[in-house]
Amino acid sequence: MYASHLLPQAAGVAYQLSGRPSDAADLDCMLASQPVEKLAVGEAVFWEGDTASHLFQIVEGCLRLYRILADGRRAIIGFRFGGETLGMACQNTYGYTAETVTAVRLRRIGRNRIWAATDGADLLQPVLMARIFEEMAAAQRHIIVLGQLGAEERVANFLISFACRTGSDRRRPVAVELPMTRLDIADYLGLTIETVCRVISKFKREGMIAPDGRHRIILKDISALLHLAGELEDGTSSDLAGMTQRPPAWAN
Amino acid sequence: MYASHLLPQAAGVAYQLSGRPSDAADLDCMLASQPVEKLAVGEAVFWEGDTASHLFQIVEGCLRLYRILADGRRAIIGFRFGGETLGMACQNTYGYTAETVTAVRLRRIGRNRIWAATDGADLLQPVLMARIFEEMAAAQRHIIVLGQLGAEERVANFLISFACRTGSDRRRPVAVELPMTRLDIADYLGLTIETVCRVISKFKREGMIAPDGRHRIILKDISALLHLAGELEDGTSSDLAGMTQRPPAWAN
DNA sequence: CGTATGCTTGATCAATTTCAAATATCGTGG
DNA sequence: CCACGATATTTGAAATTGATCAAGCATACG
Repeated sequence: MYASHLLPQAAGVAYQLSGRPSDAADLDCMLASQPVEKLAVGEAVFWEGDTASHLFQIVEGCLRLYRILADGRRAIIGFRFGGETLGMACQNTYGYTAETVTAVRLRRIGRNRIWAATDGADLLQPVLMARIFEEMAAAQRHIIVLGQLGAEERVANFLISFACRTGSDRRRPVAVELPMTRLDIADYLGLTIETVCRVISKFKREGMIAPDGRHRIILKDISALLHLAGELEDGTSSDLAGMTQRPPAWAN
Repeated sequence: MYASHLLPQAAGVAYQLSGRPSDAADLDCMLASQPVEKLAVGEAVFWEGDTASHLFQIVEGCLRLYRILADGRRAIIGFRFGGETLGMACQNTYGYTAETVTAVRLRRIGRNRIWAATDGADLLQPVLMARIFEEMAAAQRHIIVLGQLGAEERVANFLISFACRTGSDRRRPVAVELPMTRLDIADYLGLTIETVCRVISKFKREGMIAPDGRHRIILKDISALLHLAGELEDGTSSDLAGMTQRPPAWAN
């Protein structure tokens, strides 16, 4: 469990800026030439308060981002999945600990190299900005979920938004993979584990979802979930909205 | 009450990029040459969903930033005071409505001009980044407050963090100016107005604060408030921490 | 100086947490 | 492949917190 910058910094990496930063204008490009690091379950990528030296791209797996409060409570700020980035929107130090939920493969790149590369190349900057703004928008959605919604609304939101993020192949019925534990979900939604369980059980009883093992839930009535979730997730869930059996409430 | 982009765009402004953007490397500089616009109480600077065309700097006054949910609930995302900026961390459209709490004087500048100017000048970019990252950090603190803290903890946090932000001239006892209504505070903290009142009354009863009119509260026992607020606000409140009568809990 | 609005307080109610067991699932070793 | 133990999840009942409903009170403004 003790680990900060886990894997060796991969001594001599082939990638070179070579004096012409615009060669490396694309973020994915720069990352692609970095070696893939592997982390086991429960290892930390970095700890809250560490100097924010790197930016990470998750190749595969799931991470939880959290802070521990003085009295031991754990607040999960968010989760990150394969294809997503980590460590983008922070200043000098990381504002949270990033820990693996599943085995994770990721690439890292020095933050200084990123910002250095933006000077000449205006190709990179919009990409970075877009991601930072999306993180901001996600944080604001989270604020609304935590500040205004009740337990059932929060869980419905959670299911819907994770269905949108983690692919699910556009199949029907939609299946959501939830690699994290119920306690993770509770700490993310500002509820207790018992409340999360009760809500899931209720949704199941009412035929809205069908849990399949611990880490997979089939969404059987997306329309009802969307209705419960409120009008959040407008943009993100539009593709899911098209999959509803009957038109959602806001379609009038 | 009807108003989106209120004041005339101040037709021909003297300020020119003049082909050498680095001339205008400093954000405050660029803003300083913009005309000051004035808004009355209750007017909107922009509405949620408006195209994010401008960035604003508040010269004086207070704004509330909020979203209205489908069922009419209002979630206040944050407040902005004189000296702070607005409309920085958003992509294509504003993610919230910005409405004046008091009379407000502000300056605006086209977002396209800002980003255009960053291409050549690396003086501007760090300033923008720092502000965006600070917004992000504030959002994450808000997430923790809403997700993990009880009513008293939330109000204590609110008082402490606003004492830090709105000057208070480093005088003792510290006075906090709260231009917003109790309902605003409630919608910001995810509580009801009654709960906010009760908590304030309790703090008063216990001698931790001394309300002075509706919009001013004197913090009499900052140490106790800090203790209640938990270990959040570490960085921001360090200057306040020095003003405590007795050493705070975490000073052991 | 009166009225509208915002604030405060009290009593009751509902939602969520807490405490306490059961039950299910997963990984492992036989 | 199955049994077992550890861990995660689910369920129930009681306690708590905060919301809701309902008045009173204070303040600011015309």
